[in-house]
Amino acid sequence: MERELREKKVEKLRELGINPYPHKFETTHEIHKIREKYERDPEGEEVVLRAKVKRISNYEGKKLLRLTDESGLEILALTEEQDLKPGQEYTFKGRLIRHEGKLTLADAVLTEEPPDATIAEIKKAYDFDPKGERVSIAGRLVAWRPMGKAAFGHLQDLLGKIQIYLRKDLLGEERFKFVKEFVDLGDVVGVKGKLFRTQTGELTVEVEEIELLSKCLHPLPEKWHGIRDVEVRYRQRYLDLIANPEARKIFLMRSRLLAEIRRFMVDEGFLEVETPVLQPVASGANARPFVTHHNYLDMDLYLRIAPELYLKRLIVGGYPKVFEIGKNFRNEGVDTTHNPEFTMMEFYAAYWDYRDLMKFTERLFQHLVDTVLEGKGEVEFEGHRVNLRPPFRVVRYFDLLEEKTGKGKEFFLRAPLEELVKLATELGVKKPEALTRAKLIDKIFEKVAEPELVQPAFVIDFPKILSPLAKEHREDPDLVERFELVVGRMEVANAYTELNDPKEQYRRFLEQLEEKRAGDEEAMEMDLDFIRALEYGMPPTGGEGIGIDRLAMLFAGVNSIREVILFPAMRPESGE
RNA sequence: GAGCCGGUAGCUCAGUCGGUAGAGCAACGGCCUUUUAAGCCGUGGGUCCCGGGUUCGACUCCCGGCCGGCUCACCA
Repeated sequence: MERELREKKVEKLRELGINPYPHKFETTHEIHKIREKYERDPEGEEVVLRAKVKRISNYEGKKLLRLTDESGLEILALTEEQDLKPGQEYTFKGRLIRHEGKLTLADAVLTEEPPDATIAEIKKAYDFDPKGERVSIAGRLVAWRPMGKAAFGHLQDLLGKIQIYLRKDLLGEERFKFVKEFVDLGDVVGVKGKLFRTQTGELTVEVEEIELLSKCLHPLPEKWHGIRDVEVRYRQRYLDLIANPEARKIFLMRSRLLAEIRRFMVDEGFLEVETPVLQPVASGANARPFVTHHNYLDMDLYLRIAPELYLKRLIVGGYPKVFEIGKNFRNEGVDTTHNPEFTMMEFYAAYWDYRDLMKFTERLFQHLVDTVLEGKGEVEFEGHRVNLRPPFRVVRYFDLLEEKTGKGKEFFLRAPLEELVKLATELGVKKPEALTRAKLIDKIFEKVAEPELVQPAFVIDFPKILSPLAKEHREDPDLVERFELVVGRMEVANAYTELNDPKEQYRRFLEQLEEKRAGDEEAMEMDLDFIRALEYGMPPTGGEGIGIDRLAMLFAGVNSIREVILFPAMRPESGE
């Protein structure tokens, strides 16, 4: 087995007095920094180019071509043209971009137009001569092409990949042999040498010194297909990150998303705070909690289902604008849009109402589009082009319900329960007779309205019975001043003008207890200390929660929450 | 929790009608000093997810289980 062979190499290195896991390697550059220094982004410049096709391979449903000129210089091309043959010359028209660091003619099509560029000219304009600069870099060896007395490979770090070139005469007999004998694909290595460009024009380190930094005892996943098995990708995310550039990209984007949200909030004068994850009362949302136990205090605690009630205590305490980004835990099903622990941002602003929150949310989205998506406001989500650029559609909850069912607010709030059950049954809601009125309305809404909400939409003015923490609507006592932002059929944000009347809040909690008795396991719990806090006076306040995982799904254009959570919840592996 | 689909070499995948398993990459040996899905010659590698059953014989058919994916239910 490969593993034993590699373990033997480690032992042998130790016998030779070489540490296979050294403590330190001094680097001068991250790999992408070198590329940035000697490569310019062609930004999609259109060119017409005549060149010979050297090789054709398949890439994500398209053809990836290596194009070459007489001198051997190369660039890549991505095309959907079918009848190309290696060795033939063609004239292509396309947009110049960088694809994994290499100059690439994207969307290349065959054309009759006269060429307006040569590979040499393009290279000269965008790929610069590094003039033998000395660098010291480290990374994982992800490709290895030994050729007798020389060898090529690629070193990869988080953001970049660079070719290395080893020559026996330059490296010396002994060290060349060492590499051949002890360095394997997958190892982490450090190299020192001079930068140059090969005949094809690829930026390359001509290696003068090479050091093994960490041995990889397992063979790497296959270089062309990466790792496809989703189970392995989630359980061994490190392999996914090593082998699949797409996965690296998604989590870099998520990290950027979080950073930009924080930046925006702080720039808007919000204070980042942390409230308890372990809570004696699980409230602030409709969900079943995880229970844990504190040994010293000898008491059960809940993992929070929401930070809401604590954040509002801070508004009472005099912090006018607070936000918290953190994990919530809900003891419920696992599927493509639900993970038992998930990341939320909640924020509260004194003297705001839900209208202010809507405007603010639009500005936040605009900021995220400008930064994370670099101005590209459209994303592909579940086969739809979703435009994340504000302003967003605004639609009233009961207007949407009426449009879809023909029944108005009066029906839903005051018709005999049997009639709602009947409607719910017609719409295919399961076990409607077991549901309370509030749950029935909620289900019917989800059934008829949410499937329509692909483009971003604020659904506003929810029924009061669905919103125990929201303030009564100033124009209609049946409603509350609340909105949900729905995008791609997912609830992405939920916000309201906060209820700050302690007596009213107490009554609403009692109603929740009533709901709980009626069989709704997710109804909220009474939090008496929160009531006491409100009794000291909470200013009029707007509060909002944004689901970060779902936002990341949208921005990444993936339809599974597990694609945007590094280590999603999984059952343990059997047999381990 | 229910239904459907899947689990074969380190990875990506074939495997016909039930006759004890193949390819590419990776690995190993050899050749090769500008290659890049390098190339050429050769070699090794399997708990066919696990446990039963049917059968002369099971990767294949049947039953049970484990893990995963999708759909539904629940939820954000």
